[in-house]
Amino acid sequence: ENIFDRSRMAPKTPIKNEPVDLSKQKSCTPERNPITPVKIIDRPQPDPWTPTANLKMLISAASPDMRDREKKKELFRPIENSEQSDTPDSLQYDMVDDSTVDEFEKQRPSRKQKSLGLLCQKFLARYPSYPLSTEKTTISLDEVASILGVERRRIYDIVNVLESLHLVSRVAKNQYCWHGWHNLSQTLKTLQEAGEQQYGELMTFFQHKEQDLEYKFGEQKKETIPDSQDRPLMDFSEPDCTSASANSRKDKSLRIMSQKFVMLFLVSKTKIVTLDIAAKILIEETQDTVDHSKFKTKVRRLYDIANVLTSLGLIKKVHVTEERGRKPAFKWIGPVEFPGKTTNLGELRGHSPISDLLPGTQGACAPYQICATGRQRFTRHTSFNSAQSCEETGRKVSFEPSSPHQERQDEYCSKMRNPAAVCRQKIEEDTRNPSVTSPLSLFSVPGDSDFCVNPLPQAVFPVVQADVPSLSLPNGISSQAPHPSTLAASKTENGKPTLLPNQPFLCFPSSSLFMLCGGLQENNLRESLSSAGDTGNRSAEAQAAVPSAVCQKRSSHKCTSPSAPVDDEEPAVKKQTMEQRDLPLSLVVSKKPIESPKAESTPGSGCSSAVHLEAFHLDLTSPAAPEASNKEPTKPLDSQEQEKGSENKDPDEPSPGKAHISTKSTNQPSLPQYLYVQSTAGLSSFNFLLPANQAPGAISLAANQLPSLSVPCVMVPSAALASFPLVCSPTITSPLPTVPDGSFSAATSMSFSMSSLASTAPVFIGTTAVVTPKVSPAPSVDPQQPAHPAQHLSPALPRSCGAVKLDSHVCMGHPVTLLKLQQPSSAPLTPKNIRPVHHEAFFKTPGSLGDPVAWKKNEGNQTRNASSVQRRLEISSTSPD
DNA sequence: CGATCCCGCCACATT
DNA sequence: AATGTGGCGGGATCG
Repeated sequence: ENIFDRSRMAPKTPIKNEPVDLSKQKSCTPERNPITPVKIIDRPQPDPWTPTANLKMLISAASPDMRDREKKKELFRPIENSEQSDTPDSLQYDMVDDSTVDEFEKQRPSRKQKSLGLLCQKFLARYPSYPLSTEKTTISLDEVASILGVERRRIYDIVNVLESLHLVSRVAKNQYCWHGWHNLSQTLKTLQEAGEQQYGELMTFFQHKEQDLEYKFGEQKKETIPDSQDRPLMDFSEPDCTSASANSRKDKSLRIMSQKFVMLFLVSKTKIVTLDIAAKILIEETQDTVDHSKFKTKVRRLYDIANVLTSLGLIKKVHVTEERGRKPAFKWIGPVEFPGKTTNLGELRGHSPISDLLPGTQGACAPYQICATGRQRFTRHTSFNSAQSCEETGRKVSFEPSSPHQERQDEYCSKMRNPAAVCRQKIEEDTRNPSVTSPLSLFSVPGDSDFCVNPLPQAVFPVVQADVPSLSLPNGISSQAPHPSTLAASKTENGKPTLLPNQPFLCFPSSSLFMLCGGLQENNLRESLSSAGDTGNRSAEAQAAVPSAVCQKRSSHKCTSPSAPVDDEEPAVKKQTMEQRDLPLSLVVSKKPIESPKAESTPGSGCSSAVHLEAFHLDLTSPAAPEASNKEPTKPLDSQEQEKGSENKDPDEPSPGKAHISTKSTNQPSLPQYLYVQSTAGLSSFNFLLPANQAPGAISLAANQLPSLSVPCVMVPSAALASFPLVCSPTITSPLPTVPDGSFSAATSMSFSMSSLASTAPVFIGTTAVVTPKVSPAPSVDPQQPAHPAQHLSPALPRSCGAVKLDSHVCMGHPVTLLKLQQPSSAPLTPKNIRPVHHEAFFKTPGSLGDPVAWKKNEGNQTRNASSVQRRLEISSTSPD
């Protein structure tokens, strides 16, 4: 009744405002749109509905009572018709058809009909996409609410999101001004820039961070992050204003969340963002708060935002399949590139919320650019050539200190991570090789940083670049696949691997590179490579079958949810138990890439499948490599895999092949080859280069399942954030000996989890190292970073780098290399034990754990009375311990 | 049964 | 104090 009343009333009230508006708009809208053509943006944006639609609206407005029916039938119907053509399918208009049949049924407006998305469409329909500059269209909330027959509250939801994109702006109480799409591209551009600054790398960072948080959650970490807690990262969002204006709680409103959400898309390579990840990232620093309910709420909000964005035709719903199953995600279908206008950040800053987003240091732009530039430098890879590497290093170093960003970064680091860790890192960095470790890494764009030390002089580079998973590689051939996916496209720009004439290897923009230099027995490398390539990270990793990883994943599976990060945590405990099972992981990993493509229209995207916070686990096991080599035939994990269920992948494998193996000399058998695998994982991807010649150990999978993979060296540059560069310089030749085949896993498997933030610090893992710490520092490997590795790592990193995740992973079964780093052998267990518990309590899905639910229930009873805040507090208090 | 997300209470902000 | 805003999460609905 209320509503009705309002609606009736509304028309009256509004009058004072401007009766004109309505009429004007209505009449104009339809016409204009068509005219509008001017479109700046080519994207298929949804045009206004048919003119009829407007009429309908009028009608409905006129007779509120009828409204509902009208809406359903008439209103929508026309829309449907007209729309299909114009608008992206993604929109959800479908429903109504049936209505024709059952008119009376209108009674029951089905939830969908009331959906925010639909409402938003209706809302948008009322205004011209590209209003003439001359006329201002004002929007009266009351009016609109009544016309659309909804409560005002809902209008706020819509308007807030629109406002975040500057499609409208608030002029006064109850009054908004409609701007239309004119500035959208600019806004997006601004957001993108801001996003890169904030999230570009941080994205991953955050993700990791969160995971860490969870870990920390329990204890220590918190300490480290004191300030953040108090004043979380307000800066992120409102750097400028922080102090002054900042505080209004509202700031964190839907508006900002919306912007951040959009930023994530713009920053994401894949253009796909899963809800849970977004939620985690957006939750911001409130780390401690991380409880489940908060997460849930965040997700709910994101749905609201997503609905509006969907109506705007900027995103569409998709699903990414992961280990756990499929997760809801959204894909950006709006404009990706923004026309040249260089946006002046300053402008936006001033007034719009966006401004808030921008980093405080405006001068920043410069740095930012630098960074960007940096990306392109592929040179690093040249690292093979020591000389170059040096240069680069120098560069990095040089600007590192000065740039504000850096500072920022540091801050983040400190906040997020343990300061101590940071320090260590630095130290370590200095010690070894600045280039690698330098904080810059963060800066460095995700894609780029890679260092490869090439042990092999000869290095030829048969490198293949894996563009995107989407590609299907034939055999090991390095066919470049054209990539379809947008990603690919985008990627290509930056990321394309460029070959330097002189240089033996290629540089990949991708965030991280893994180089495996092992001697491959076979020439087949390519094949293997190829296989590896596509499976690349996943398969290899997966297959590598690091139990640990598996474990986690599993845990995660259980958890229904949202708390992806949780996995890490929980796993610890469970892991142990689970370890044995291990297998699943590999599968899991693979899945993403695989499935996602299916699910989604764009294959490419699939691989990346959104950003997955979860740690990326790289597991390199000797077996894995081999497997890769075998590629088609063997793909399935040999022994382990089977168990798990090698099942699925097969189909995908071929197509997905991310990596291409380029063998210059294809034929040549013995040539060293590198595999480059791009990680699909959204943010930080791992790239692998496998050089074939070195070690004898090579990979002979087929023969044994355990082929010991001699991984001479693995280097993982942490490109961007979190990734911590790992360098494994095992003794080349005699790497794994320690482990007998039986436990192949033990032997060489390495599992890395990128996740940890701290990881920035490069980690060196020497397979052999285990045995001998010093080992073979540099045998062939890097001049720069020679041998230190192991030692440094173990001590320092523990927490920061690998500590969290690695440990867990490492723990698994693979005593081997990894262990060395963090903990000697299987020790892994210990660390984990601690946290998991806590986490579980909070993060796990209610379902999994009884407790949480229980709490809620209780709370629920009290509920309303107690403010949400209170509730939380309660919970937190209880749970924490 | 999990994914969505409508609905509207209620706290905080603004007038 | 009234009214505007909008955080928030219960719980209904959808798939």
